[in-house]
Amino acid sequence: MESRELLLETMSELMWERGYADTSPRAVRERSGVGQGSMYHHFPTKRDLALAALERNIADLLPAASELDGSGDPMARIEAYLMRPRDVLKGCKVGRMTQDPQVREDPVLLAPVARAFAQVHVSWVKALRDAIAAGELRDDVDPERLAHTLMAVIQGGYVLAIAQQDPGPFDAARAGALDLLRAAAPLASSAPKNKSKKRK
Amino acid sequence: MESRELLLETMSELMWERGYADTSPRAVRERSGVGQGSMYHHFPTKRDLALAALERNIADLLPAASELDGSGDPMARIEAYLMRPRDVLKGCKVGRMTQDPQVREDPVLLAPVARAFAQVHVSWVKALRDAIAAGELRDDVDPERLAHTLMAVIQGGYVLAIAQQDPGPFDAARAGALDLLRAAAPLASSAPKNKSKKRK
DNA sequence: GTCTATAAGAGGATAGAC
DNA sequence: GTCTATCCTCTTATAGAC
Repeated sequence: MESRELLLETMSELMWERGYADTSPRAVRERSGVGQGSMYHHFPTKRDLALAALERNIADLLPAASELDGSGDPMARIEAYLMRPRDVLKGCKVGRMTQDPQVREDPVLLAPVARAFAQVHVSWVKALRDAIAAGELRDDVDPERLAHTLMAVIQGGYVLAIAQQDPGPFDAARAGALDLLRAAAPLASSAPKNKSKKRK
Repeated sequence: MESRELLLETMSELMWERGYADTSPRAVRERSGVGQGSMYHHFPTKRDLALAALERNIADLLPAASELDGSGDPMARIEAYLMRPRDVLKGCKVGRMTQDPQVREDPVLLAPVARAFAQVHVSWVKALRDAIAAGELRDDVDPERLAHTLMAVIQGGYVLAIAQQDPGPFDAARAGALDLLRAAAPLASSAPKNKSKKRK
């Protein structure tokens, strides 16, 4: 019970740091201190271990996104989620997987990633709809679309930051996104709250 | 002269498809048909070959970005660049490299990636400044920031699309970004062109 | 420039004893 | 459940002949 947990914990870290393809069973053994026999007892293949570790990494991340579902002021929720502190230069535990050829090509490994993003998308859409209902966002923007845009800003921000080895581009990207959201407030500059406009 | 070119061409393809770490010299040999001896004659190490192939992939991509520098209507240039057809499910030849642990950890391999993004950023900033000068974009948005935001939308769009194995999220993300840009036009709905407002 | 041979080490397990 | 031994393939070259 101890070894299993240690292996999972270690594999989750390594998948975040190095992805799947570039993480060897040996690396997991060495970092975790768990022996060969135990390892293959608990997880018959590297892929089994990776799948379990991936699920854990996703479970780590999803609670943050449910911040978007909250009940406070919608734009405040959106801003809080966007501006949440992140380990920028490490990148996204989940998004990273999409660039690993061995994950991309394995439907079983890719599926949890797809599900995770789909779930976060739902949360974004809810927050954006709430913002429109609260009169904080023009009612002619498409929440589904915009949700993808904002998720992309986060995922792409990591890419830019890692390229420069500097969190700056990530911070600029999300700040710019917020600027645009504010520019898309209904009354040109500052949004009047508590007005529930509901017309096309 | 023939082999060298074939190797470069093949390595460039493989780096796009599978990244650096997961592309073996053997794979390059087999796909290119070039023999072992020739390969190590032209490129002493895998890294040397990768560096050359990466420079080529970057050179492939930069011309497109210079579309942003053009001299036509700024918003039209921006829209054209954003909406340019892309091989969405393959991802970005350059951005992909940031997720490869062996590239990330190698300053020599990462440097060209950083330079490429920096260059694209310059083009974006120019286009956005032009749009502001042309009265197509509010003069209170920060072009540097917004440039990062829009680059992130592209890079992140790839991530979302690959996760779902569907270009849809990419297309939604960029369309949503355009919506926001339009919402950030100075006169609330449609931008009056050829007015060179220059005040804070 | 290109070919074939060789090789140390890592990757990803399997086997069987304790 | 854990340990040690063993195995076969792939990776990334190197060596030397043609």
